[in-house]
Amino acid sequence: MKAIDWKVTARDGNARTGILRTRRSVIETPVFMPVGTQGTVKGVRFEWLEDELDCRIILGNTYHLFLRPGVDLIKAHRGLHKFSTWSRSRLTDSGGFQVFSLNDLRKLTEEGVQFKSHLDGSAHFLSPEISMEIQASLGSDIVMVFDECPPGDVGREATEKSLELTARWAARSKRRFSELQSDGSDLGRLDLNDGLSGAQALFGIIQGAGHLDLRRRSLELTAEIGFDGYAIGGLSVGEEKPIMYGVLEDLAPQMPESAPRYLMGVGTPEDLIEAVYHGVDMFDCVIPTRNGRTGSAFTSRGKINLRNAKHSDDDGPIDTDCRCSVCARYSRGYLRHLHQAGEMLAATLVSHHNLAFFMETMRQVREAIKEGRYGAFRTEFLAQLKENAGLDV
RNA sequence: UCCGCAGUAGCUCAAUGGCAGAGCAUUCGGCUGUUAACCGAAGGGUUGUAGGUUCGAGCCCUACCUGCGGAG
Repeated sequence: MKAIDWKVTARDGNARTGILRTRRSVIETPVFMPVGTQGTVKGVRFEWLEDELDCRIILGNTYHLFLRPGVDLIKAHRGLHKFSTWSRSRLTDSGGFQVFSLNDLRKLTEEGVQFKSHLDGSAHFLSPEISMEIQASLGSDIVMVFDECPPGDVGREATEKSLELTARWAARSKRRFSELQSDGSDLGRLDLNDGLSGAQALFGIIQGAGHLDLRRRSLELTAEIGFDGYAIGGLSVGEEKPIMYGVLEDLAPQMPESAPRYLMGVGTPEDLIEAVYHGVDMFDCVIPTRNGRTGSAFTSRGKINLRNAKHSDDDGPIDTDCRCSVCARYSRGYLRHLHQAGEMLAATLVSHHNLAFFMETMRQVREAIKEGRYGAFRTEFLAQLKENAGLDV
């Protein structure tokens, strides 16, 4: 029996819609998954994610939760779902990306990564096996393999070595993952009778930076091992946009047709539109929440900076086309005041709006694909942003 | 009225007699599998006023102005 089920429901060129069933929720793809690193989507209540935003899946992070509050505490609370009360799907990142962003705090070997905590400098070790064990304790519904994510500019040779290491780690991840599924370690396990196993799902990660042939090699190695879904890692790590779009155009259509394709850590609204066009189904990104906290808001006419003084006497909403509860009630002027005053509500409200914008954009994306007009939708969406670039929106 | 202390960027304060600075605020920019309610940049000065000493004064001297404290 499978841990997840994913079926294509419509196609338009390389773009597709689908229904992803995990043991905890039904998710329409393409989907944007809000990032909830430390067991919370920063500044946003689960009630709002569930009710108004109709969000079916969020992220969590192995690295952060491992360091704080720690696996023992989460075990004592019988897993992250019970601990946090988020009962819909959760995907956990393996910690690979975080550890590698620590730079001088880490040391890499074949076995794994020795690193120092950014919180207190304490020494820790993370390996494919340990990452799988932690993610089992967290009880997440989709587990990511432990990968190496090098910076985009390391050069071909280093990229090749890295993707091969990632492939070996992927095999080790899967081996340990399989053991954990049958020994009771998975604290999120459910007994289901809807055709799903109730176990965790495991996604592999394709690396290879901007080199198309290395990307294909990484895909080959990863697909050979076999996973429930396939992720594209190592993009939006400082490379130029055309490089990312080039990789997506070439790689996404090559990826297994019958499994969800997940572009990790991306991105801006236009990135999502482009990636869907090439056949990507899942996304996550900190942009809506981080930018929300730092005062910038997304609108159908482009990004605005609520910190700008010109908004101070504006009694209109962030986006006149937006139907979210923030736009229904609060003005740009008031939101700017809250932000300037350092009020935490500013972060909460703008994060909420930004997530609403991303979720609504993806809803429109799905609708356009189903109606066979995604090409036109994409053209119009990007033209709208280009037209308004640099203008007051 | 006398004595003392203080007066430097919008605010709070630095600066051996030797290039007048910081933090906050303001304005603007950035943010892509969150080390991020964060990071960066810019604007902003007749150093209370008027004289004096000195090669050179925010700093030393004199007077005045303003504020605070004390005495009467």
